Amino acid sequence: MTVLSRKERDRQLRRSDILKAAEHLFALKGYHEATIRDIAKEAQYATGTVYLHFKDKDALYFALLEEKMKSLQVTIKEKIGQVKDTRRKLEIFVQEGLVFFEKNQDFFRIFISEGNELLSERRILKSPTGLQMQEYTTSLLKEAQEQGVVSRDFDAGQIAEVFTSIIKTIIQRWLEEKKEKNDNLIDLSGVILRLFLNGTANK
Amino acid sequence: MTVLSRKERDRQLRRSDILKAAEHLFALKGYHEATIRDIAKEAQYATGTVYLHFKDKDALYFALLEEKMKSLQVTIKEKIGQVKDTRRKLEIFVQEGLVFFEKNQDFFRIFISEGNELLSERRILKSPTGLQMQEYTTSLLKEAQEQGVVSRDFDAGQIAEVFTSIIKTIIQRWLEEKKEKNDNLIDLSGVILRLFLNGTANK
DNA sequence: TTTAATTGTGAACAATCGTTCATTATTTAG
DNA sequence: CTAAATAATGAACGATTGTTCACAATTAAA
Repeated sequence: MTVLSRKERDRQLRRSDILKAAEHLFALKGYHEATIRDIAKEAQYATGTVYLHFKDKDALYFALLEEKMKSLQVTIKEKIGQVKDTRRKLEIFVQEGLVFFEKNQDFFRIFISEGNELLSERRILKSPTGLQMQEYTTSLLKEAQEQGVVSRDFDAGQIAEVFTSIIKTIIQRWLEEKKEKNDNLIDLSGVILRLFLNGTANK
Repeated sequence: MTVLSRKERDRQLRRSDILKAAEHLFALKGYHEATIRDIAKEAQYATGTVYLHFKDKDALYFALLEEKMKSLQVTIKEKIGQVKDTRRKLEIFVQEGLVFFEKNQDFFRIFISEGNELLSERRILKSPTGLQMQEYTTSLLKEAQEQGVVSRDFDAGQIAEVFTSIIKTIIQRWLEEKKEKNDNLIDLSGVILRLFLNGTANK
């Protein structure tokens, strides 16, 4: 039993080596220009070893996407669950997003290129967790509308997408200018909340 | 003279045939999955003919990007130039953007996938016109800050990116839900301006 | 009409990629 | 320690791509 468990543990270790290398290379070069050979080499395995853990390149990409998204989702839902105030919930949403992406900058690059670029036939199957997050954000904003924090004039789904796109934009800009300034990303949560809450407030 | 001019005119016609096919296929499949063979076939030429007009695939892609961006830029600058009121300028900025992308939906898909996806080494040379547009938007917002329309608390460049990202997000959502609803895109300019101007107003 | 120049064509080339699989190395069981 | 099972390897395969170029067709010049 303890033997089998070590085997399985080793296996997960190799799997996560490969995922880590994939994250780095997909972020650096994009899906198409990152090759399985690259990824295997960076993870210090032979090409074929990748296929012992993932069915094909797509499966590797989606596994990466799903696992990271899941971890973001779990964190956010957990922290928000401990709180009642709607405005505070939105605050936590932003802050936890910033903290997560400051720690996962490679993944952020993959994350923002999702939804765009590859609307090609292949990528019709969107990330399930990504869709869940979108629904969750929408539900948060519906709640905010009921509480009078956000105006009912807006479509909740529409506002949800604007909300996340503001967050993404601010992060992206921070990443590009990080060299010059050395602010913490978390310090930008105030700007984001002000922009969004004033923008969506009742007139 | 008249002969040479007809020759040149024919040549431009073929060039724009190819650009049109490229626009369609890059939008549909993305840069990597759209092949020169595809593009040539859709434009009803042989593969090699594409190379009589464009040095390589990259040059074709950038020519497309530059020509469309240029036309958007010219339209916007011209319309805004006829006006003094700052708030009205921002209104025109949004409205002309919506009109342009409603007419150029294929190009919009290419446009939004720029900046993201392909940060790979290859695409370090961003579209010059794209950068000009970014600078122009920033200058508009600096003016808005001087006029007291937008709070001076914000960094103009940061706000400029948020502004365009809100516009992009609203357009993207409209494209996805166009089947069900049949609003005109232009009708959404009010929502965008309200979100942005309230969001960035003085406290 | 005949010849020269230009333009269009698509088969062929070279490079690269995802994926497989025969072989080798390693681990487990007896 | 030996044999069976499992895992890792990387060369090889087939498919696809961007690009070229020898040839054909078309147009211009004489």
